[in-house]
Amino acid sequence: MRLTERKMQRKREQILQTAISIIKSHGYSGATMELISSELLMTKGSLYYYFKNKSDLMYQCHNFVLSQAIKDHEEILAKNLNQRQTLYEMVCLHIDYAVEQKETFNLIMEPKRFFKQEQLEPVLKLRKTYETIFDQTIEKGIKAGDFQSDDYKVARLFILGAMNWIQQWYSPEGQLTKQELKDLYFDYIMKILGGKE
Amino acid sequence: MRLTERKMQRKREQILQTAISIIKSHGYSGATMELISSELLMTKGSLYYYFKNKSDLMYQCHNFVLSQAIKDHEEILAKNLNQRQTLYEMVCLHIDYAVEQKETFNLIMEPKRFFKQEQLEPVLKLRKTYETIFDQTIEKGIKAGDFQSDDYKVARLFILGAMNWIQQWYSPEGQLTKQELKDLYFDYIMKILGGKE
DNA sequence: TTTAATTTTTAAACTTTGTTCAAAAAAAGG
DNA sequence: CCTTTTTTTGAACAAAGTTTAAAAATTAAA
Repeated sequence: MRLTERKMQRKREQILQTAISIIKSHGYSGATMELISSELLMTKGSLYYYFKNKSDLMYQCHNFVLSQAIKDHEEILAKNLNQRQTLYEMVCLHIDYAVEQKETFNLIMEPKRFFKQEQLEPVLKLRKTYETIFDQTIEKGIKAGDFQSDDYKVARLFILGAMNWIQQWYSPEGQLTKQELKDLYFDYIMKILGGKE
Repeated sequence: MRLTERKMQRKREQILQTAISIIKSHGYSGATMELISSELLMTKGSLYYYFKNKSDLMYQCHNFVLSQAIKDHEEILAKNLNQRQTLYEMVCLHIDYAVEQKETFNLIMEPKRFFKQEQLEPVLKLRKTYETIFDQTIEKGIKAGDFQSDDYKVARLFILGAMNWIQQWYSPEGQLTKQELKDLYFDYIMKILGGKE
């Protein structure tokens, strides 16, 4: 009886992984239920046994990636570096996600209209968690004298926005390597947060 | 013979305006051909007489708003203010567009997949024009000693990204007035561009 | 003004994609 | 081996974009 539940769970994750990879390769609108299911050697109708609808499946993908990102950030925090170093690693990690998982990491285009209420709430909550990790690091840094800022929450919005936008223009084939990008962006962030050089 | 062409043009603009307003009120995916046409007291089939397809119509909306924004920026340039003042007005204008015209101003979610090649190219060109206006102002400011920056094009990407992201979170009902938002953001921008206080 | 040509609109059919559902197939339990 | 439960299927349906042949409206010509 408990086994069934676990099996269900595993199947869900398997579908999720496939969906994520298809969103990655075919983009959001190219990821049809048909395509996802055929990749898993099933018919599209079957997907509805595991997920309520497409919006639910997409939400779970977003949720999965965002949760993973939060875990990764927590690993950084666990290293107990100074706040400047911590923030640097967080910035690098965020940029990695924004570039590598861009379709699922930031599901932006009118999320309020796209997600149904029951999905929107947990998404916003998860985002809040994510943002809070940044806020706390910045706040600690201010207390430790590493950074200085009034209105640091607006500064955080500014900074995250700048980083999220990267996915709109960055191409690995371009002039800028990812490492250069990270370092330049971190420099700007330090200027905003008044960090000493 | 020339009159017909002009009439066509007027009709196209009329449809465009209606489409823009419906995208504004119903969001991108809520703006169905049916809804747009019924607002104009015609059937959806008729829209295809004026626009090749929905993607074309959406592209024209984006184009229209973006072109208007460019004109507005050019008016600012024509005032011949110093570069710091110019940039301040440009930032204010950009934020206004990002907040008021958010659906059509930044049509972001996978534009490369959404627009067909023949539309993508002019969009990218128009965006380039828009970005160039910022670049030129920054460049002039550097020469005039108002700003300082190596890699100012990356700085511009950072700055525009931060501003574009505003549409994802800003609400007029929130704590921050639009004016406070503009001033805070301009402060951050000045820090990035090493502008003197 | 009547007729012919052209432009514009329509309504219906068709396509694609998401969704539902009853029935079949497969798996699990006794 | 039979019964029950779980899973999958395939067909039907719904919504939205798109096409098209024909009708309606407009314009031009005689």
